[in-house]
Parts: sequence; structure tokens; C-alpha cells
Amino acid sequence: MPAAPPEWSDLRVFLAIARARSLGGAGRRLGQSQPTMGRRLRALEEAVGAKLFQRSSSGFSLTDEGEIMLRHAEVMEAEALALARELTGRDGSLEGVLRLTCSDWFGRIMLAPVIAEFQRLSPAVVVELLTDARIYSLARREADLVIRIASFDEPEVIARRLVTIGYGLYAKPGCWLPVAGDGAGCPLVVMDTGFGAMPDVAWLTRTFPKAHIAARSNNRDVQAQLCALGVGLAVLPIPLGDATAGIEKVELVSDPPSRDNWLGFHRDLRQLPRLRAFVDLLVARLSSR
Amino acid sequence: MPAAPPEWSDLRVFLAIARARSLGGAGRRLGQSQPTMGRRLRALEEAVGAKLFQRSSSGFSLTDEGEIMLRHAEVMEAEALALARELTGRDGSLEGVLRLTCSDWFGRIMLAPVIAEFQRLSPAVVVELLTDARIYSLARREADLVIRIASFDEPEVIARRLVTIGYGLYAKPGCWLPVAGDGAGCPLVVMDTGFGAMPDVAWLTRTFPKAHIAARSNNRDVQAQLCALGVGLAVLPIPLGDATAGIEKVELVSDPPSRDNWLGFHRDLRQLPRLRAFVDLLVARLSSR
DNA sequence: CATTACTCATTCATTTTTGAATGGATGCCT
DNA sequence: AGGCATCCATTCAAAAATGAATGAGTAATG
Repeated sequence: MPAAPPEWSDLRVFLAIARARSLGGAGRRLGQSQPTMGRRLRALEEAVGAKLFQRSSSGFSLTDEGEIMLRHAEVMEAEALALARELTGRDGSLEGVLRLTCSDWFGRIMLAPVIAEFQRLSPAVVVELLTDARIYSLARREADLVIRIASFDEPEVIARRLVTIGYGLYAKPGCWLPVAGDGAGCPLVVMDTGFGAMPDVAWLTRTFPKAHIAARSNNRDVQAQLCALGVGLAVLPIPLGDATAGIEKVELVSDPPSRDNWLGFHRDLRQLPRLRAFVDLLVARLSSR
Repeated sequence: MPAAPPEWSDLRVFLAIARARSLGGAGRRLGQSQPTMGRRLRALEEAVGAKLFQRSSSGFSLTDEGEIMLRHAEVMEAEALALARELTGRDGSLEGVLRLTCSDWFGRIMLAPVIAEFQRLSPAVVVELLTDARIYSLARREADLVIRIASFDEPEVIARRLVTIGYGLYAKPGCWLPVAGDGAGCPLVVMDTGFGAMPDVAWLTRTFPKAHIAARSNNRDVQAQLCALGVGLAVLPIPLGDATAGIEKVELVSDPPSRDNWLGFHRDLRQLPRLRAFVDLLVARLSSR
């Protein structure tokens, strides 16, 4: 039962398998095939002289030796990622890919004009905008720049308040005229429950305790669309509501709470010219509003 | 100038090249060929989009990017080594390879009998004894067990005093009869200068200030042999001197200082049965003397 | 119970990687 | 200056790794 030094690239394969809990899934993530993953894993297990996964009908699960390997492989991966970041951080040219993530409506309404302008200013930079509910990892470089409502805890992330977004209650004109403090008979379009307690939802239920929920979505664009189609009232970011045809802001004594939007990127990329240039433009165009 | 995530196995190649400062040397160390090393390095440089080495006539030297990569690759290597150690440390069987290093004479005179006995007791363990002047790294697992005169500083090494070795002055019978405090006309065989100030050399020059040095060697066995061939007097470990035919210990008012020999192994291997078994036998056979 | 959508293992043709051999350049020692 | 060793780049045949296809097993779904 010898424990020969494992091939480093096989450790990456191991990591992918441990995360995907399947050979096919790991292969997809690594851009390789399922048979290859199986063979590399077998080779790795033979090299270290121990089974790393328990093959059960419900996928692969780590053995004790696999747990040990996972811990160390994760440290190695963190180091490899730090290396990649530090090297791209040194790239002095205004070219390459810049990957951003934010919420759907924010990307469409707020970011798209800035991206278009940036594209004219720096044609060699390819901006890649991903709108997705899941949180992208700056450490893993799943994204270079994240814009979101919550601030950032991680010390390695440079965060900055970008813009405060006001929220308002929107309705299809002539449909309902809700009364603050009541709201009986008013249908509401609200955030998906998966998102937990959002301030605007709390404000809604407090302001219109007798209203009922007509639809939910995790997508603000969808909410706005539903509102325009007459499904119900919706609390929307004001830039989105104003940009949506067919709905109007309902003026009330109190508006929903506004929210700060933050941007964040990894320390190691703070010298990256294309990132700096984009952030500068972003701040110039959005902070003033 | 994109900085794609580098292939992990290429990072190992990079490390070897950075250390050997040549493609051929790196290939030898990794058990691969020189063209392969060149191609892998080229692929790595293309992947990260930066030259990693400055090719000069006097070998490869690291660029700034190379220095960055070296730092991170070394962290990854340390982690891979820790992984390998932790996995072998879990190997519960009394089989496999056990790699030891010590000084030449100590291996021949002191260890060989113990190894022979251990081989009879545990035939499935292959003991590998390397006698070499250079210091083997326990962290890199160049050796599982080190025996040497100096103790160990590293916190991850488990050290233990094994045996105290007395030293004596040896001579070919009838050749010289040195007088303590003088020693005029007496030729000496001493340790190589590369080893710096050794206590027995200091003792020699203090006891026989007028003696002259006839030969040097970094190898105690060679010193004993030279002494037996009549080249000169030598301070030798008593077990070695007594075991060498043709020389006798010269009795003096004061003997050279004796020295403690220490053994050390890595924490991660402390549960390794074959190591425990060998250390136990070693202590039983040598500590009593 | 059949269907569908997953798994993973095996096979085999193809692609990629590898190393021995060779040539040329450079430094070192006699 | 000649001889010798060592370095790297290139070539090309052999070896190794790969992926599409296939089969078989399992769990969820209708």
C-alpha cells in the first residue's frame, strides 16, 4: 500500500469529482469526458494506494482518505487561484475579458448603457455580464466584478458603495388605488420566498396588511412585466419601474426603503487596468444619479 | 495577454526547471526528457501569457512573473507533500519502503546490524539506507528517518536522543607516540574543512598544537582507512576505531569530547507502523550500549 | 410497468504527448 | 586551438491519453 506522490493534475480532477459527486458532472466542468475522469481517478487511487470514494448507487462519497486529500487539494487550489489572479493583475494592457455579475434588472437597465459606452472606449476588452441568482465567487474568479445589494465581508475583497436605488410602488394605471394601511382586494407581485425577508416585502405587508399575493418571482424584470400585464401591484426599483412601459408609480405618504448597491472585486485585481477603467466609468455614470 | 488557469502538472515542471536552472536537469529529476520539459514550459508560458524565464547563455533565470509563480508553486508543493505524508502516515500495514539517512560510518558500523535484524523480523519492509553528506529534507520526504549529530529545530520534526558516541585517538601501532601538549612531527587525518569547526578537530589542535595535517576527508570510514594505512593519527568514533583492523586507541590523559546522536522523523509519520517498529528496535539495540 | 433520465464501465479509433536521436551553440579545461 | 562536456531546439516514430459510442444498471416519473 504505497503512497506515491500524486500527479498534480489528477488532484484537480479529484477536486472536480468530489464537488460534482459524479464523473460526468466533473468532466463537464473540466471540459473533459466522463471516461477520462474515471480513468484519472482510478490512476490516482492506485498511486496513493487507497480508495478515495465510496461508490454507492447514490453517487460518490468521500472515504477517510478522500477527506484528507480534499482538504489538501483545496489548499492547493486556493494557491493556484491566487497565482492566476496575481498574474492577471499584472497584465498592463487594456484588453482581455472582464466578467461581471449583478441582478437581472440592474444589468439590463443600469449596466447595459455603461457597457455599451465602455465597449466604444475600449474595444479590445470583452465584457461578459452574467445575471444569476447564485452568488459568484470572487476568490475563484468566477467573476472579476460583482455588483449586489449586500456589502462584502471577505477581507480580500475591495468593496465600494456604487449607487443608492430608490424603490417605489408601481401599478398598471387605472387598475387599483390602494389605501395605505389597508390594501384590501389588492393583488401583489412580490419577491420569491427563496430570498428570505426582503425590506420591500416587509414594507409591503406592513403598508397593505389586507392585500393578497398574486404572484412571486425571483426576477425583478419578470415582476415588472407581470405588473404591466395587470397581475398586481409591485414594489420595483425606480429606474426599472420608470423604464417599464405601461406602469406608473403610485404616490403614497411613505415610499418603500431605498437600498445601497455595492461593487466588489478581489484585491489581487486592483491594478488590472481594464477593471480600473470599467469601475471608473461605472462610478462616473452611476454615482451621480 | 490572457492569464488562463495553468495546468497543475505544468507547475510541477516549472518548479523543477526553476530549481535545476536547466531543462535537462529538471527532466532528470522528474524522470522525463529534456524536450518534454521544454515543451511543457512553453505551453505554460503561453497559457499564462508571460515569459517565466529569461533564457541567457548561463542558464535560465526567473522573470518577475516567474518569481510570482515560484512563490505560489512552492506553497502548492508543500501542500502536496503534506498530503502524501498524511496518507502514508495512515498506512497501517507493516510493509513498504523505509528510507533512512545517517553518516557513512554510523550506517556501516551501528545501523547495518540493526537493519539486518529488522529485515528478519519484518521482511515486507524494504529498508533503504542513504549515507550522504548533504542534509535530507524530512518535509520533502527525501527520508523518513534521519540520524545525525545535531538536534532538530523544526517544530514538525519529532526528535529523540539515540546514543552517545565516545571518540578516541587512533593510531597504527608502533608508528607514533604523541605527547599531549606537543605533538611535533605527528601527521593527522582530520575532517574535511567543508564541515566547519568540529569539536574533535578543535580538541586535536588544542592537544597537539605542533602536529601537522596529513590528509582530510569528509568520510569517517576513509579517515579510519587512512589511519590504518599509516598516513597519520585520527580521532574516530570509538565503535568505528575498534572495528577497524590495524589501528589501536591511544590512551591519553584526556579523551576527545563525546557526542550525542539524534534521530528525527516527521510528525505526520509518527503513526506509521513500519517506522515505529524500526525506531523501537533501533532504540532497544543502540540506547543500551 | 414502461419511460425517461440519470449514472458508470468498456471498447476502439483518433489525437496528443512523449523520448531517442541529431545538430548546433556555448563554456571549460588542457 | 583542440577536445570535451553541457546546454537547448528540432525531428519523427512509438507510446499514452483521450472521447464518441455503446451497454448496463438504477432511481424517479407517469
